[in-house]
Amino acid sequence: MNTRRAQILDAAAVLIGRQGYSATSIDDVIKESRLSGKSHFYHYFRSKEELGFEVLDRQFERFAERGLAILREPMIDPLERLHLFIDSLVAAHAERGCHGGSPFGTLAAEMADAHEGFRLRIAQVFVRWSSQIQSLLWEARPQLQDDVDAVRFSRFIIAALEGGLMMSRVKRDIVVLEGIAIDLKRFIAIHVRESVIAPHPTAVL
Amino acid sequence: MNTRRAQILDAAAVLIGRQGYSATSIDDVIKESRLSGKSHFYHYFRSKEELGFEVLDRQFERFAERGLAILREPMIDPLERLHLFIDSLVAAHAERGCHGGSPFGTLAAEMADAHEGFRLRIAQVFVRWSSQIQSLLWEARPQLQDDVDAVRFSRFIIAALEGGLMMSRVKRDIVVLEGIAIDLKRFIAIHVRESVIAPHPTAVL
DNA sequence: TGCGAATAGGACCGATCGGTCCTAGTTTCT
DNA sequence: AGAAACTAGGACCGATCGGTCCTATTCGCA
Repeated sequence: MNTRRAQILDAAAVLIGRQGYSATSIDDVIKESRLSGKSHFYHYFRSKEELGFEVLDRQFERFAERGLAILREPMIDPLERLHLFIDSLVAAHAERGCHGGSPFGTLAAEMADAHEGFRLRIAQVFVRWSSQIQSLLWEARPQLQDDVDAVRFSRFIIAALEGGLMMSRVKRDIVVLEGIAIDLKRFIAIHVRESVIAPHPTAVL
Repeated sequence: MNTRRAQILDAAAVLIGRQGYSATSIDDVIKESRLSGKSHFYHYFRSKEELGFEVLDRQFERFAERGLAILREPMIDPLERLHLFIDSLVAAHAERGCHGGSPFGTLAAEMADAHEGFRLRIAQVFVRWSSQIQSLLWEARPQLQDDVDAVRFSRFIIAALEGGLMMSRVKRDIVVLEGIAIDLKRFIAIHVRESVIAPHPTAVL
């Protein structure tokens, strides 16, 4: 909506993603947003907490639009979409030079035990992310074995990716995350019905 | 070695695990360690950074002694040991009431992009953890398929566990981590040779 | 007995933090 | 034209941070 507000949120998102929430001061945000002073900032936000919450909301919105959107692509085979989604996360992390990791995982580690408001919001993020994968799995159920637990399965995918992002960040080596992606695809493959031919790239239409 | 030093390190480990490194002040550590004042603290440590490094070292030593030790148990089948190790992590997290997550993952998320010294030390932690699993896989190689990539495989196990700890912490629900453990064991199982009978609990001797 | 380490406790430092308050000029919309 | 919102910029507040310095007392050990 408001241009200035969005500008502040974007700058704060970058800083929080890079330094964490606590380590990012209001003055940092003001400097990065090229605001005139504190009163200018507090004209748009009531507190640092409010800023943090809105940054988190915005981060997930962006992720839902740009990242999770792949999972909903109607013209691509569901399991192929899942592979593409994983690849897109790897590519994004490589583009960032293995810096920053997942904004949700990073914030979770920092705030989960310190701030209940953030904890609940981050939990919601994972619920929504998980349910997106569950929808995809439901769509792909003809190809999948009957005993697939969609809730557990989707959580496992997210956990492996989040853990992979963290380790790849610590090692500053994209190969780590690429390896996670390979094994994750293997894991997905074992849940595919043997009678069904393994999905091929663009095997639709 | 020194009792007082160890006392400080233990107190700091608890606080850092609960609040993070930056959010834990020297005064917090002093209070928790029942020291008399700052000069008392600085009698044992040159700086907060030195304290942080030693806490991390100590955390890994403890983890190696109490956690990773399971991976080296000579009387138990290797793959069975891996299952026991996973179960022990789940049990430990449940005992903590899903608080704190992994001390390494938490510290990694906080410090990886902010403090190179911590980043390198945490990277070393994962290298050592990973190589412990690799040794186990090497030991279990008669039971495993030939194409198993031990490095990638061990990283995947750690990533899934770290991600699972984080998600379980955010949700405050041990079921999340238990689900990860189930799927992780499945993942391990698919790398076992078909000709070999699936390892049974205490199937040795 | 004596010496150094350990304990005790407080004053103090510069820097930074989130946040408030105040004044004043400039847009923007009705 | 006038009100309301936006921009600008600075002073200031109490609290907290990591860290230094100083003075005493107590303890373990050679």
